[in-house]
Amino acid sequence: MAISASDISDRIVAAVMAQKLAPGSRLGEQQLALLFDCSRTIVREALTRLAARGIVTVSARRGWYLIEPSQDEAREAFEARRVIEVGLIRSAGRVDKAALRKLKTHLQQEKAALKQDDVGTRSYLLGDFHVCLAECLGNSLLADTLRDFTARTTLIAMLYQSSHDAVQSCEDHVRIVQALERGDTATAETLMAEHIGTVQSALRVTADPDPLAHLRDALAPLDKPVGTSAATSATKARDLRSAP
Amino acid sequence: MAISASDISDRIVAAVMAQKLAPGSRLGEQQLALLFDCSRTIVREALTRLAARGIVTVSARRGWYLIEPSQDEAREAFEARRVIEVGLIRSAGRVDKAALRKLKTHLQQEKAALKQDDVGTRSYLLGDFHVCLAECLGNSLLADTLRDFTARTTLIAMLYQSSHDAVQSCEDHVRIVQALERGDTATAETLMAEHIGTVQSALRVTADPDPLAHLRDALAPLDKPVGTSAATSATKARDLRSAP
DNA sequence: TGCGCAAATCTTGCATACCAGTTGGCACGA
DNA sequence: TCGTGCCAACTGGTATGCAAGATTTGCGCA
Repeated sequence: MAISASDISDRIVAAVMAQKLAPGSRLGEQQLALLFDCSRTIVREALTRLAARGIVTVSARRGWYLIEPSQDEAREAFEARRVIEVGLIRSAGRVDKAALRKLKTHLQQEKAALKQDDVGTRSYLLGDFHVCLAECLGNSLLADTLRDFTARTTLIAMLYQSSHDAVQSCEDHVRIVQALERGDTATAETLMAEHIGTVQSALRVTADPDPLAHLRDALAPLDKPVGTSAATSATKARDLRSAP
Repeated sequence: MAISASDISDRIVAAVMAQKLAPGSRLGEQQLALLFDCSRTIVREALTRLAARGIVTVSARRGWYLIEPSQDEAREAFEARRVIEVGLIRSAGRVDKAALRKLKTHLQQEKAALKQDDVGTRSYLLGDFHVCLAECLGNSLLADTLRDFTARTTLIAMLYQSSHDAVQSCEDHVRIVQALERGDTATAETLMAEHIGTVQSALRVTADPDPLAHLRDALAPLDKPVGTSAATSATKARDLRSAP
């Protein structure tokens, strides 16, 4: 079976939600075409669709990149999610049995991923919960929108080095489902608003817009350098110093 | 200056919002390429993006068409708009001067279009008000989302022969802006919810899911048939009868 | 040793050629 | 006259080729 454009875009979105692709990652047409064994045409279609969904941007004749939201865009994304998810809960009536079962299954998966310390799956599931919830509340249009926004906030969390705790998120989700189960939508609303607020406030807001911050941080000398490193310790600190 | 894909998609969305393109309209690649004097590649990119935004669909090797939302999709679209717009107003603080001025300018334009009986511009502006409002409330991400959803509900209104009154919509808008101006977000919320509810309930909901309903209605014999019609009056009623 | 320029190399932008499926007309046969 | 099957035209699907812009790298010069 040949690969289709939606396969590729789905895989990219999933990778983003699993934090397997960092913001700013380059997504070369030729590279992806090689990887998925198809022509650039198909890859281009996938990337074009992702661009329309606000997941990637294209810089003319330079390449396709995952978005790197500004602080303002980050604020908008979290506000958008809060508006949609809280509003969706508010406008939802009682959640039916089948939906509750689906949500509970999802929570079980989250817990399993947490136990196994499977970072990729864990991140994906924590984000997908919100999409799943929107579906269960009977609005697939908003569910799709929420998928894009969740991918976006996932990238934001990576970009701003979120210090947010996966275990707590999962617990939040459990409480939200519990509230929904007993028909207490008012509490569910509040919990959801707080949950998103928690995730948002876990962002490390850098005061100075230093474009090298990420690189410097990633390449900083380790606390306990291993002796077998290729670089001598003398060269480590100097090369990474910020320009005066 | 050469035409770009975004130009084409923008034009199509604008045409939809102006009710100049009906749901189900065919958008042939070759046709558009000829019209905009560019290659199919560009047109395809535009249509692909619109497909990602849920405005058009493509039927393999048959053609691209504007969506024809089902009743369920219609419900979801209106719910989505209600959730987003009401939630946005709720989460907004005081609206600043510049935004209020922009909104008032928009209202003036609406009134002008109403007076001139400019149906296209009128429809466009009535929809664009909501996009404009989201922008003024400081969330361009939701504004973009809302543009797509508004285009969608516009198509729905056409498809389900909305009997909704443009004058009333404009008055609703005025009242919403007034409430925002005096900082009365609670009232603004309520007004917005009612406004969207009004538009939604103006849809002519056909009880039976008859796929021919639209055609039959559109092709029904006129109340005052003109004598120059090609068909004799004897053939008119029979051919359009529903199958037993 | 540092700087600037230029060529080489990548990368996307766009058009086009060709392929395959769908449709609707037309001719032929019952 | 009606039904059926074939054919041709049309439509999007995909790959590819070429052009042009951006970046990088290496070299020469001060």
